[in-house]
Amino acid sequence: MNEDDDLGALCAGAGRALAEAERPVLERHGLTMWQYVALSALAPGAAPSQLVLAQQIRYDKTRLIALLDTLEAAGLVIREPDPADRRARVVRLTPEGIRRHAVVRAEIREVENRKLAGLPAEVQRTLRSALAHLANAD
Amino acid sequence: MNEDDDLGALCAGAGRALAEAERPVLERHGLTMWQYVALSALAPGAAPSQLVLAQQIRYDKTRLIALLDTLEAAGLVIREPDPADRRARVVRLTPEGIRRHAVVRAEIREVENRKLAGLPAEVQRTLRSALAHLANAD
DNA sequence: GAAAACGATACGCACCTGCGTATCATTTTT
DNA sequence: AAAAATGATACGCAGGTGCGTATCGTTTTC
Repeated sequence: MNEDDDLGALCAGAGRALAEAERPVLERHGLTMWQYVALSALAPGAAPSQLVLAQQIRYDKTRLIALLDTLEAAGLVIREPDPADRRARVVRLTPEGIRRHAVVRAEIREVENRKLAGLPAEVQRTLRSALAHLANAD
Repeated sequence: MNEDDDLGALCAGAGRALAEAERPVLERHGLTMWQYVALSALAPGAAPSQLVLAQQIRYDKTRLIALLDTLEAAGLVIREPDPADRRARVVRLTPEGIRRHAVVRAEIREVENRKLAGLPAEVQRTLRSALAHLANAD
C-alpha cells in the first residue's frame, strides 16, 4: 500500500483491514456487519420508518426486513406502528439492544485504537475529520 | 457521517463516495473498477505470475483469468510464458496499456483532488500516510 | 525416474446484493 | 368517495464473489 496509490485504493485497503480486524469481535457477539451497522444507526434514536433506516445505512430496503426480523427475534430491536402513520413502523433499540450495542461498540473501538496506535492523537483527529469530509458529498 | 462514527464506517463512507465519483471516469473509458485495479498493479512493472497478481490486488484467482482475457483482447496487457517456469505466465502492460492507464489515472486523480479541495496540503499528506498505516497490518 | 506439488484454466456452488414486481393496508390527492 | 401514492412485506432474477473441485502441462521432491 504505497503513498502514490489512488486515494480510493487507500480507503479500500484501510477499510478492508479494519473490517478483517473487527470481524472476530462481531462473530464473538453473533452479529453480522450489517446487523451492527443497523444497531449503530438506531443507537442515537429510533428510526421513524424502516425505509428511512434503509436509506440511512444504505442497505437494500427489501432485505432490511429479514435483518430486522432477526434483530427483533434476538430481542435487540422492536418495531412499533407509528401512531401518526399506521403504514410505517418505528424501529427502536430495546434496553437489551442498547446494552449489547454499547458492549460491542466498545470492543470495536478498542480494536480500532490498537490499529491506530503509533499515530499521534493529532493525526487521528485529522484522519477522522478528513474521512468525514470525503464521505460527505462535495 | 459523524465524528463519533466507527473508523470502519468512516472509511467505508469515504471509499464509497470516492468510488461513486470515479465510476463515471471508468465508464467513459470502458473499464471496470477491477480492470483498473489490475492495470494499476501492473503499471510499476510486470507481474511474475497471474497468481501473484491476484494476491496483490486481492481478487479471486479463478476470476482473474477472464479479467485478463478481456484486457488482453483489448490490447492492454500481454501474457507471456515465463522462460524460467513455463507453467507461469508473466503479465505485462502493452505500450497501449501503459498509455491508457496513465490517461485514466490522471482523470481519477483529478476527481480525487476535487474531492480533497478545501483540505490543506498538510492534511492531505497526513490522510494518505495514516490510511497507508491502517492498510498495512499491525 | 516416479510421485507430489504447482500454475493456469474451466466449472459449479452457495451466498450476497441491488433491482423490479406484486400484494395489502393505509394515507394523500383529486 | 374514487384514484393514486406510500410503507411493509414476499418473491424472483441477474450479476458479482469467494471457495472447492477437476484437468493438464510443468516443476520439484524423493
